[in-house]
Amino acid sequence: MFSKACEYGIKATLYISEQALHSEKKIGVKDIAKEINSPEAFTAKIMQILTKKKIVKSAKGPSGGFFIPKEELDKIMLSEIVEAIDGDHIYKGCGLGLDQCNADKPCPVHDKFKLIRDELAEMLTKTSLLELANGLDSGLTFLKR
Amino acid sequence: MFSKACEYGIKATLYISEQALHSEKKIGVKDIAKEINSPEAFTAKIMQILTKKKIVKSAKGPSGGFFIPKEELDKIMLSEIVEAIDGDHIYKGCGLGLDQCNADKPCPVHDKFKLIRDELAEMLTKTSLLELANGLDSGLTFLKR
DNA sequence: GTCTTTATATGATTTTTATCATAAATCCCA
DNA sequence: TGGGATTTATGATAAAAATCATATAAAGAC
Repeated sequence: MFSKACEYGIKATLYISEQALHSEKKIGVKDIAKEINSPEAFTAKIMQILTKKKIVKSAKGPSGGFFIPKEELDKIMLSEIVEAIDGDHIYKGCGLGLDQCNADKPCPVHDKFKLIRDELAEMLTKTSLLELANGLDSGLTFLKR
Repeated sequence: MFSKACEYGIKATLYISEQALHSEKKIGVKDIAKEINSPEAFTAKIMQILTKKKIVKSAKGPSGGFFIPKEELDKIMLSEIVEAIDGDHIYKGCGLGLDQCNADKPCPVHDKFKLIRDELAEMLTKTSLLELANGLDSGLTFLKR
């Protein structure tokens, strides 16, 4: 469904979000990689994308790291992360990979896929980091294993 | 969503299905590749998977090729093709790529994804080749461009 | 039976994605 | 003001997916 990079990106962001609930401390990429079971250097690269897209903030130097202000958690939606890393292909792309596929000249599965993609899009645009971070924090959901 | 191989596989099968509506003639891989805009050799490889999985039948020699008996078109579901080529990962895999992710120990997006994956699964298991071939045949849907 | 046509099988190449490694820049603190 | 810590930036490597190429086998036509 998503690329590996996107999966890691979501997990990393969620881990940062959960931490933001409790403290202002910034989180290093080493911590993140450990907590979400991801290769460290690759994770660093993904974090760069996310900071460039202004989804997470970063600070250099000692006690630096990545963070998201607590007040923003309910305003950042899952869709932003997905689009930042994987683009809008999932929403807009044709299920059979046709370049042009729309209601006018649809592929055989266009209508059926549209229903599902729209639903996916809605889910992603309506799910906030806060909501998911709360689930993690309450021990109901998990980021590894 | 699907791999390239799977996209080609679906398109190829649909093209064969549409032809089956009209004639008993077998269809060569060259024809298929032309009609669905796919690389010929790669298409051949995919067709082998589909024949091995008994989704399409094949015949060697002159006027040989691939075909599906007309009577079977309404019994073959899209899901069979997807599973043959991409496996059941789309249905069963975790949205965040966790090895173990289930109701007991769910990832943060488990529930939300389950709804969508289940819907996708239902759509695929209920859509027959016949239905899609009819759409193609009536000129309502297209396999290229 | 030989020749042509077509699928089958297999392996090589290319491209993309994922991962790793290193150098540069920035910041904090002493 | 300099040095260590840490992000940032960039490029190299590895792995996987997609594509290409070639050789083999089977079937029908003559």
